[in-house]
Amino acid sequence: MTDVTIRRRARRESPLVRRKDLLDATVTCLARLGPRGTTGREICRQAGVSHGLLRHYFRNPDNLLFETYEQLCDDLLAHVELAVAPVADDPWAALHAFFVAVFSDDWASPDIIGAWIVFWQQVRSRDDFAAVSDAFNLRQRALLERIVHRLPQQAGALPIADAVAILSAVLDGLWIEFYLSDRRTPHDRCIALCDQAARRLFTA
Amino acid sequence: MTDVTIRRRARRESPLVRRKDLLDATVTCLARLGPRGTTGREICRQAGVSHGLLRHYFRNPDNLLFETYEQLCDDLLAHVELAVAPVADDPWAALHAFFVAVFSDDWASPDIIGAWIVFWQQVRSRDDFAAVSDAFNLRQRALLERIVHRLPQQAGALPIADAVAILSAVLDGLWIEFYLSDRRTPHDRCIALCDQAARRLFTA
DNA sequence: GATCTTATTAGACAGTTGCCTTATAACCGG
DNA sequence: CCGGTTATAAGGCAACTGTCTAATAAGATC
Repeated sequence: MTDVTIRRRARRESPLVRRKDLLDATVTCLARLGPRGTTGREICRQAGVSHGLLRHYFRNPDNLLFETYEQLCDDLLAHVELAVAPVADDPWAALHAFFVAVFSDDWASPDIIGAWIVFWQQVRSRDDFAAVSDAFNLRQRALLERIVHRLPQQAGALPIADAVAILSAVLDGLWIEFYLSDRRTPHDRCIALCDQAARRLFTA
Repeated sequence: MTDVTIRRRARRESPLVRRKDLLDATVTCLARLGPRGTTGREICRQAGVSHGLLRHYFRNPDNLLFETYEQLCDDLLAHVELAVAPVADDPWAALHAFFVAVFSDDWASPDIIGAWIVFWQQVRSRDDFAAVSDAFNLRQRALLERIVHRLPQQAGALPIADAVAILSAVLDGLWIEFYLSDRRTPHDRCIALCDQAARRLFTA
């Protein structure tokens, strides 16, 4: 048991790479250890660097948390927008692509959703987090409405704003449902449920 | 600045009362300070008792957190079941009563939802929390299915299990939506959206 | 290869936490 | 009114945190 772990100095990396390392480690840490366990020192441990380095790239652990949230929102939206773009002409296909993107293995992973839930918590008590959340919601809904707008308008259908609000809720709810029990509600079932919900909501 | 705060000894209370004090303080604490700020000592501070008292009623802070979750689940379900019972004969009215109960001021409050979100986080990494969550989900869905089962069966309607799954997601999603911005999506709008979603999901 | 920049480490510090143990005083039964 | 039960308080302790400072060495520039 000579677990001496000679604390070798980490390779000198470019600032951009190290920053990303720390941001990624934060997500992992949040998901695996929860907000209580996600301390600045623990994040650095996870990233394989000394605890002094955090301060070299971020003002403090809280700021690192915030930037992680910003980046996560940005990346997720970019991912979804990219997935929808090729089929933008066909609204039903676009909706499906949207669902597939949101529930892809890369994004609807326990790690990311776990972090996501922690961030929801922050939105209430912190104005800066709330601003990021609002921007994310706006952009996501704009994308959805842009798609839905191309659907054939049918008499007796729900007002678009309402239908989109409900669909957004379904997406969030299924994220949680998947998170709480990925065996009970795996990705493909989430996608199928979204498709069904969309059919119901946008058809008279 | 003579903020001496003479540490007066708290009134001697019955164990049941004190336990409830601590459980309530935990919810408040979780919502207001988040999981990071919810320490055993802080909960006691909030409850107006010394930090030694926690150990007198609970094994440790973690155990207090767990029992708070159990109680919250139990109380919420009891509240909803009670609200639904009087109109159990009329499934549409029962669904509406369900929604109203879930989005009542008492239960869909920022405090409670805030705590709720924290507990979601725990479900992943902790088996005991997961068990409580499963039991809650089972009981909630059973209640919903019992109601929906009385609806007139229409050809072309969704399979009941699917429709209920979607409706559950809507409920969770709207809880979050309300939590994130109670001005953007107040209680009455949540209820209205639920009603609309139900109509769409359970009618051919 | 020498020198300078700066990414990286490590240590010290005060504050806070959870846990435990001992001391106190409030209420109950006699 | 007194003695015993126990709800309550408070202190000490090790471990951890975030913040800061000083020291080190890896890599770039010339």
